Amino acid sequence: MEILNHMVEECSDPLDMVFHALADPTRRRMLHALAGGEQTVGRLAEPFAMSLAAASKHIKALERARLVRREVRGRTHICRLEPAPLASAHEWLGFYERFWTGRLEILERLLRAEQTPEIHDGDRA
Amino acid sequence: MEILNHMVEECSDPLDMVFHALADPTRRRMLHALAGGEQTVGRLAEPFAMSLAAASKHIKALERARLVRREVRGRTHICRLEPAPLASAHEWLGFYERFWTGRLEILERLLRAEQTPEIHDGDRA
DNA sequence: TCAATATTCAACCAATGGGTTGACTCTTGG
DNA sequence: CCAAGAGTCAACCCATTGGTTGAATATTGA
Repeated sequence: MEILNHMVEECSDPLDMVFHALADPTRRRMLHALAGGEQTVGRLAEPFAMSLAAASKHIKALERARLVRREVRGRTHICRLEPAPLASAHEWLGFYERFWTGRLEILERLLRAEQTPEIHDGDRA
Repeated sequence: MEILNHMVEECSDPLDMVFHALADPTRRRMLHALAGGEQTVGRLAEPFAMSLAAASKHIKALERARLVRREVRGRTHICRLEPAPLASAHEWLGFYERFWTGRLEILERLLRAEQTPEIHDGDRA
């Protein structure tokens, strides 16, 4: 039953895997390549100055993050972009959007003005 | 002079550091806490079942990714959210937005034009 | 002045990551 | 049938990570 525990605990937060996958420039370039359409493992690995085995590990990391799906056809493996986890990550970051769109400062100013008890004249909010 | 090389090369892509920082649930929760306003190191560390030193390391990781700025005031260190790198990450992910919004025609046009001028012969770099 | 507070630092540890190489499996085409 | 092709697997290496503990550094308040 330890095996089950292990399997369950291993799956913690999908965002962990997604952000971890995105933290490597090789893997980001692979995703970008896949944005142009499906690619075999070999062609995905081509642009990189590393062994095929190393590239294969990167692809597996992308699969673990569910960013890539693989279809085995004969002796070639075809990889496709799986966008859902990217959407999750994008959505997670979207929470912080107000911090860089400048709306925050406006909000802060409003809150500060509202908070100050010395101003007791014309501000109703 | 090797030191300089090291320092320069170490700074590779800011997105590496940002996504790596975001790949840890502790650090994501810290950011979320900071979204509610500035926090001292101690208060940031409080919710976590780990030593203060460990939490301090996490905060340092956030600083290295420029996601957090620290102001030392007396003996307390005050941390603030620094949203710019989150915006970069959000923008990077935005490139893939069309994959999950179902608008694939624009995608094809972009990729044919921008990304792959050389698919299978001219690319040796 | 002195003890408590806030935090970092250094050393250490186990686990993970990213890379290598060489052997292995499976498919395919001649 | 058999060699070349596409990929994985396993073992290994070394650097990094995430955590620990104990000591060190400032700062503060009494």
